[in-house]
Amino acid sequence: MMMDNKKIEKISKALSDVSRIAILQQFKKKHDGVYCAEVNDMLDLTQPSVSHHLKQLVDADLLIPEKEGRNLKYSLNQKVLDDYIACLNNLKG
Amino acid sequence: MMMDNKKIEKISKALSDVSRIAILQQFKKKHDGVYCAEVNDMLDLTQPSVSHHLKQLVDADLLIPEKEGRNLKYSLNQKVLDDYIACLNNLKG
DNA sequence: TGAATATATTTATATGTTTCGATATGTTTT
DNA sequence: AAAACATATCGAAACATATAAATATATTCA
Repeated sequence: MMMDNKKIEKISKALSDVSRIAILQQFKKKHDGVYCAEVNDMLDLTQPSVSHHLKQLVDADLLIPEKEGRNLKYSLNQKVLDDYIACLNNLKG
Repeated sequence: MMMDNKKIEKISKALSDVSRIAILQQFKKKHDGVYCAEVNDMLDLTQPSVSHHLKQLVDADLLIPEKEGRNLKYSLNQKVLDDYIACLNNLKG
């Protein structure tokens, strides 16, 4: 599913922040989704900052948001991550 | 060769620009290295801008520079790219 | 309906990035 | 040594991003 360079740029930008990388790493363990509040607890940032970071990840399609009542649950978009990885692999000869 | 998050951030940042992505894509064809001048010809940017982009890629260890007389030849650092890809794969469950 | 909770948006500020023109450094050729 | 060439650095303008404080929106619960 060859992405164009603008899309690769956008995903790379989403990945180019230690807070956002840390957010994504949370999904390794919690396999059935991570709640917004969990991310808040985990990072030493104000709530608006966390909201901003989550937005970047959602805008890059790396996270899929899902409303559950008044909470918001995110899950990792494996497909987009795989496509991105495929593009990187494709750089090699 | 697990990289730390700061390193992942740095590589991601290097990848988060369409010009730099285009530079890297040149290596798919020219397998034995790309000259600085070739990159200059390829991009519609001034020489200082191109130099800046190449520096970002070298600083992130994605490109390895090699002097050849008054020319500079770059080659792709496959190992670093592989390690980066491995980190991304590791995000998945 | 009103209070409490969860998340997003707005506004302001600080910091970082991209780009270019000018200039500097280093290398080869004559 | 001087000219020509290749690449890097500097300085500044334009633009983008990160963060926080304050505020807004939405949802649940009493």
